[in-house]
Amino acid sequence: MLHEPIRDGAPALRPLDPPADYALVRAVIEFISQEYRAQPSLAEIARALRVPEAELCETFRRWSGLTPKAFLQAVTIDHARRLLAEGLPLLDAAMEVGLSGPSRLHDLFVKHEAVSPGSWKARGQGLSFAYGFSASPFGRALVLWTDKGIAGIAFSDEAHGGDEGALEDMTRRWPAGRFARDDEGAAARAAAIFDPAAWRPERPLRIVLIGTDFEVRVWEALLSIPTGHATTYSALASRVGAPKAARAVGAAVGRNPISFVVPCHRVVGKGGALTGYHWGLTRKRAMLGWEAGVLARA
DNA sequence: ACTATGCCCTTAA
DNA sequence: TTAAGGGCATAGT
Repeated sequence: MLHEPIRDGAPALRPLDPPADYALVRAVIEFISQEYRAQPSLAEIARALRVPEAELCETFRRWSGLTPKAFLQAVTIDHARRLLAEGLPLLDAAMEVGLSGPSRLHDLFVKHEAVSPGSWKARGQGLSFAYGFSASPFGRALVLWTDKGIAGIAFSDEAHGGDEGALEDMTRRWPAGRFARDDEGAAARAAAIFDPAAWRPERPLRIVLIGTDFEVRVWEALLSIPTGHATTYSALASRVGAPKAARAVGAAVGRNPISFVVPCHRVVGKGGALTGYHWGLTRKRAMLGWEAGVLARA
């Protein structure tokens, strides 16, 4: 069974602490990825990471709404294979929500527009961006936007140059743009993006897609994959009318500037394996597991 | 000359 | 039987 009995009458949960919670989640995912041959039990994971087992469970539950076991099951290759074959969401529990209609209620609703080829060719000439940093369920995030909507999301990791690295990753895409910092604006936008309770069809998130024609077509196709579902690079290629261009699609997916909102984490290899992610495979796994939790709570 | 692919083929447990 | 790894066709930047 996928859902474990979840504690009844549990003591009050600590207040949400995304940075600390994600740090532990990330450590667990990394540990599992390395030690999966040994099939470590929950107790063994807790011991290896020197965290009390109860705290491990509580953190996962607070962060994703799932037990660690359910979370980890949701991101195995077997599970991915099955959802690919049947077009199912990542978690059995989500099935009763249905494959159409109601399940869309739990999507992050997005309205997008593409920037004119002129602005694109000018490498951002004439565009002014605001940006800022904020906590997110997947670590410290950089949000970047124009007056038309969100233009980029990046993640700040020690390993990749921290805040500077994240900002550089965005600015180098539009070297001729103007950039001004606004952390408050970023926090407000991050709240709308990363809190499922704030996802409302009547209040869609506005985003701008700045890229080549092919890239924009691929990114638009990504937007039609519902929360908790997944597709493959080759299926995506057929979808944009270039059935043999799986690899080029992979490259285009990899250049998506608005990670998470444009759900490039919902694309896996044909065999169900997580093949790559600009912001690290661990984060991709975390996003897929977290989304399984969003559906399970629906 | 780069890819966040996919397929087919070995080889080693 | 499976996992891992090399070779190669492929298409867009």
